[in-house]
Amino acid sequence: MSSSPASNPPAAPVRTKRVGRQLTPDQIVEASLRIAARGSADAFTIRRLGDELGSDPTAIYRHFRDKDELMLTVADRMHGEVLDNVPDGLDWRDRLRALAAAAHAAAVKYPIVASSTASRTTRRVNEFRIVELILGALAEAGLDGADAALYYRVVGDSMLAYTGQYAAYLLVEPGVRASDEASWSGEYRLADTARFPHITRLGDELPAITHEAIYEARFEALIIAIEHLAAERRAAAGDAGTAS
Amino acid sequence: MSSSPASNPPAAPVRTKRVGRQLTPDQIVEASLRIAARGSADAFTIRRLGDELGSDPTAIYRHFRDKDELMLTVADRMHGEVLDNVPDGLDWRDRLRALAAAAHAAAVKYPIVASSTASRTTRRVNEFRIVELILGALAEAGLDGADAALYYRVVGDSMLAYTGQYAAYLLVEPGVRASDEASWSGEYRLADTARFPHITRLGDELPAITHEAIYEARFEALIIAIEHLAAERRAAAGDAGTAS
DNA sequence: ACCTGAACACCGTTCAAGT
DNA sequence: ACCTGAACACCGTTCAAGT
Repeated sequence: MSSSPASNPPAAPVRTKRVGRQLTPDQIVEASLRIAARGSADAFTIRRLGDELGSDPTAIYRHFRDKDELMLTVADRMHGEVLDNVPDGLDWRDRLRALAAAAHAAAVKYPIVASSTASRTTRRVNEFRIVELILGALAEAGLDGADAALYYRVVGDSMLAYTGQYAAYLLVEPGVRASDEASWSGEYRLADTARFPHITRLGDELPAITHEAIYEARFEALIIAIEHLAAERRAAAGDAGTAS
Repeated sequence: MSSSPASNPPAAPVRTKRVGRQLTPDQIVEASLRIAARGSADAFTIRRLGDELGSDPTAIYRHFRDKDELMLTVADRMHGEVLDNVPDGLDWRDRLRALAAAAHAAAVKYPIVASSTASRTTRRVNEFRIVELILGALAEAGLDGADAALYYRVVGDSMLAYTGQYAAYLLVEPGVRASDEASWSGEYRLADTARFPHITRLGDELPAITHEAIYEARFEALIIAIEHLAAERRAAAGDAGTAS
């Protein structure tokens, strides 16, 4: 952005020589997201981040304590994108499904971020918003108190685990991933029939399962479990009502 | 093992000078498991493995293509320990529960192994045995064909994701882990009441949830989903039987 | 107040040289 | 046939020096 020298806020010392070299935390986070979006093509390193910013790599340490703190801040921005993609006005089931779909999309877009924060708590604002969203869905489903707290952790941790696992898979070397991918139609198809009768019997079905189907079934299992517990609690409350 | 020079298999050139310095793949795997069992206290590096073996670190490359291949072999040994801890004679539910408990224990014992293979396929014998075990349980539950194949992946991948997530958590620096751990009784307790009413309402319940309870509830959700699908299939088969 | 760049203490892996 | 050790191409991070 070039502007005429005297048209800026009064008394602000303008040093055009430095324009573009002054870093802000936002610039660092945005450069991080750009690198992260390159996936396995580009390793996420402090040196690469320096390149991306056109500055010395160690300048980043003037704005973030270490790489871990940077990554948690980057993760919070990713969580913001996730929330932007969850529409309003859905019932609790579709709200959780939309959240799961958005989290999955974000993990595919920024695999290094999803992978390296899957076991962590960011304790930042968008994580609070996601917790609140899940707790709201669980309340609507009919869970409260310790049930709601436990199932928040079940849903939240599972979403992190599933997306983190897939993100890490997207980051393994293409050659290695290809041979992992081929195992169901390769090694497993050649399994000894006598020793592994079930594997043999499902030789056609196992290679046909897609990641999308697995992710959906895993998440639907959580929804079924929530419905199951809510029904149990309703039944218990109904009995109590009848008994009193 | 020292022995008198001439008492060994005939014509085998015995070089006592080299005893203890000749590496075998098994020795390398066992040294790897010892290092892995030290958890976050000791980083799992090729150099440390060399120390543990009393040899030059690069000698390992005479027996394993790279660190990845070594880690997959080590993971297979871990899977063997998991299987050793699954008793015979259980029904499908308790067999899956025992597998989940054994996998969890192994992840706690060897966190770096569970963490670094959570997105991978070892394609080795003990993985085959675990797949066979899960498929057997699903068959007993009443799932077959594409259902069994899908739910194998749901159960297997989920077990890897859950144990890998927790293992990675055990490996984060103790100071960082402590502050993550304290978040529910710290930052989350201070959340703005107006903006985060659900979080505020569950301020007492959220910090009380234990990792064990979460792991159990996640796994029970899978069992419920299996029962649910099996019941659906039985109902459909019953209807078809009635209709024909 | 912020950026730079040399430097430190690490990594996994390769390769020529030993035995 | 296997092991050694120097070396390469990396890491995250610190710190004295610049502006």
